Amino acid sequence: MTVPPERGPRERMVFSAAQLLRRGGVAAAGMREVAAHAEAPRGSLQHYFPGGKEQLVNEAVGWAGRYAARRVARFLAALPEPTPSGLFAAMVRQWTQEYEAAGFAGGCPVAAATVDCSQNTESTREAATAAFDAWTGAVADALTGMGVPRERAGSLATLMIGSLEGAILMARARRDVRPLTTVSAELGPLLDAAVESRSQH
Amino acid sequence: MTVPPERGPRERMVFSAAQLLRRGGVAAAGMREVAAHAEAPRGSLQHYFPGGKEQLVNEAVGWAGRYAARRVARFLAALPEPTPSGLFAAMVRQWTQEYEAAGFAGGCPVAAATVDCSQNTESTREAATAAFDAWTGAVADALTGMGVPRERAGSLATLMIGSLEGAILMARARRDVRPLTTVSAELGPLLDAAVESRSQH
DNA sequence: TCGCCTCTATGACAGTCGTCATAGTACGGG
DNA sequence: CCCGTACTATGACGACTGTCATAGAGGCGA
Repeated sequence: MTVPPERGPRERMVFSAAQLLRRGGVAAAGMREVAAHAEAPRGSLQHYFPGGKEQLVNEAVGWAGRYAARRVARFLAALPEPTPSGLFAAMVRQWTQEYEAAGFAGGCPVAAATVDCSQNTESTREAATAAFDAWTGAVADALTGMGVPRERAGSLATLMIGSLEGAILMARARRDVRPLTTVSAELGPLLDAAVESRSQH
Repeated sequence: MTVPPERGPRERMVFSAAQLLRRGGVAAAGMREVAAHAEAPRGSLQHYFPGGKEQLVNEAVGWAGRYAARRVARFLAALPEPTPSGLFAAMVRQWTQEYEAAGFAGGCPVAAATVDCSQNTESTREAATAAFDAWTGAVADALTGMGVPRERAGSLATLMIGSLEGAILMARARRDVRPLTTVSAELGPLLDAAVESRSQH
């Protein structure tokens, strides 16, 4: 969410759109501003995104979903011993670290797109569902890999991402990471209790 | 959230602003549109809200916070026997019922204001924190009344509202109430386990 | 050299936004 | 009757927005 890749102008614009989405919603992600933030020529917008702002926002949302799913895999790989609470703590920690290091400027771009467009712009709503699905799918896969029964894993993934999104909102409003640490601490035991310990049978 | 009070035009405009905020964020809550939705004269806007749109949005957010807190008290009073899981289920059910009856048009106005303004407009950010505080305070009070230890009640209230907000986002994106019912079902046992049963000591 | 394709540059258009200035109505007390 | 106060009406202004039309670079193959 922080490192701009050294790719071409098109990817830079998608990335910048996501970043501006995070800050102030779709209204704050103006086309001219996206181009400026990406240090990309304004004239390229209509070339790379003939679908206009709608396409740009949708791609930004899709990118964010894939990014989140990728992060889950990385967190999983970095855990000394994989537990659900450990994974959730890592997901939460990413946000607390950003907020403590760089301030509470940004939220989740998928949430922003959902809030601003889910009623008026069908395609953006679909992009948001796809992003959420990719994210929850990655978390659910990680949970099943830890021994959580398959039907339960999906529910817990929804719970994890839901409470994370809500905590992000409250943390940003209060300029305080405590909502994030709170949900992590409260949810930890519940998550770990869902793994079927083979010693139990 | 659904019944417009028969009050004066000023209150109607605040109410309408909240309702439009719910649908498409602050950008969708234009001044002219608020007046039209409230069936209030456009000329009254600058009279009742000399602080401009910022004031209008802030009052809408404050109204939403007080409304949410009031609802918690009502849910509590309507429970046959008050349990944390029962309260949470009632809070969630309000949203599932709205979505099943009226479609997924609206989200939480406080979330919308947070997403769109928390960086640029300090006063709106403060209004959002106040709304969240009022809401979590009401929930925490209800929990302590059920026998949840005081320091735990605040944390659980944050968890409840956080996961509710996140589930609202996902439900709206997917046009499916399942995220809401899922978090309610998954969180129920955890919540009820937090009441200090006096038979346990 | 020519033609072609990818990409960029720039100005203009129509629309919407929040805000303001100004004038007008309604009404209640003096 | 008159004046002040509360509220409404309306048009205009400037600052945006997303989109488009048009034209210009730059490279690459033939």
